[in-house]
Amino acid sequence: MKKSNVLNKNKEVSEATLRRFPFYHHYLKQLENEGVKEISSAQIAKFLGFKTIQVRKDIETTKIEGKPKRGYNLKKLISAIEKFLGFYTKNEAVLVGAGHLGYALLGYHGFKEYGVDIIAAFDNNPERVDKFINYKKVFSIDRLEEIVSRMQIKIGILTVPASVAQELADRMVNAGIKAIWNFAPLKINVPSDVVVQNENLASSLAVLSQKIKSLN
Amino acid sequence: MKKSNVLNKNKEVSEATLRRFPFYHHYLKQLENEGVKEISSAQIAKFLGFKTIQVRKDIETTKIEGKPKRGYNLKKLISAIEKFLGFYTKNEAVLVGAGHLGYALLGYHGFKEYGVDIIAAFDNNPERVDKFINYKKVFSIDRLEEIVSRMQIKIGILTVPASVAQELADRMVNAGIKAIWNFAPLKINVPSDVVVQNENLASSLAVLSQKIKSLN
DNA sequence: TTTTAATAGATAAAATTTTATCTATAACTT
DNA sequence: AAGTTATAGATAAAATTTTATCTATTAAAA
Repeated sequence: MKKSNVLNKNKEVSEATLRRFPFYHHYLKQLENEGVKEISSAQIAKFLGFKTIQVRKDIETTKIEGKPKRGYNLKKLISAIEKFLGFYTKNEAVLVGAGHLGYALLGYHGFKEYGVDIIAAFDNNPERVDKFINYKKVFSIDRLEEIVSRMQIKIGILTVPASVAQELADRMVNAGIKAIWNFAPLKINVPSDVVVQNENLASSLAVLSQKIKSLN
Repeated sequence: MKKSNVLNKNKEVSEATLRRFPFYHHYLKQLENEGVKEISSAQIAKFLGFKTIQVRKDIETTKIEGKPKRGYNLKKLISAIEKFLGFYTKNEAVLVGAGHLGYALLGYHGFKEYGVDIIAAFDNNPERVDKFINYKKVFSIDRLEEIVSRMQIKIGILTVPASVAQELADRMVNAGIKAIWNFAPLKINVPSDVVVQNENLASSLAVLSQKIKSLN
């Protein structure tokens, strides 16, 4: 399933590991501000509540080296993580569905440093069209194909109701989108050369809700 | 780590499985509207893009039984999932940090059916205080402890900047909160009897961003 | 200078999760 | 009524992820 293809000479990194990197990154940047120069896996683990071995394993994937008794060079570690997370690759994205959640995402600062820059939004609600949200223009959904293909946007963020998610995913794909961040609570079908990342708040809530049950 | 304690006689269900249930649920409800009476794991898998075995294994955890050649009774399956996800347990929650993301979550319909009902929000920004967002009042953060403890709220949704996340988590815990849904990009430290569910949009973006790299 | 402690890195084991295979059975077809 | 097929359920295997243990090395302490 997650087999690396022939082109990937780098060993595939697990999604779980990937998801921990932003936590490391955030903490390390904080330390950098405090003037710290070196950091050990033990300290990171202690602060973030992970196991030291796990932190060490994760760091191993970045291929940077540490020193016994000292740990890792902070700057090197940060830039290794940033490189890994694609901070330096610029990716422009469009957002489809400027409702509550879309609005929140448009206002979210911090995607840009992950290499993703939302340059425009689309919606079918005339009250939203032609307005600006956080300096980003909301276009009519009619212009999706035109703008996406003309600007050669490869990433689409899908924050529409489930009922129209597949339809809009199809339109995105036809316009040339190659990666979809899907917030609708269903799996969308796309060609195999398009990647989809599902983000399901309901799923998270399900997990929380389950955890709560065990408290009673 | 995820060992079941002595009280849990039910076999622990993995988080991955749990996260798939809302997808199943959404699809099954759709089928129910269409008048479908029975559904097989193969059909579910095909529609959602999972493997049939996985779907069957997941359904197995709900302990409901299917019939060879027919599949599962749709209504029974839906209610088993709903019971499992805690749809019938009422949990009241407060949201701390009524910024962009908090605003979006306050406007999100669909938490309620997962048993979680946001009854109030808190913020330190005077411009937001005493306003209503989606019929939910935003209180001054000063009143957090008073209201949470008086109303015996057990769930807190944390949508504040990272810099104040720990502080507010502490305040929540002191006021009696037992479960925190944390949207700040760092791990928060809480006593062992409090559960934390981290939701890190940056992490998701990291995953997407990594997937995109493999496209080039 | 020698000893000690902390820690990275390597290797191995354990746990978990996913996927495959096999078996029995219910319902459909002929 | 007999044969066939789809599918659940059970068992087993494979893959992945996490955790543990061991070894070597660096730097600090004595």
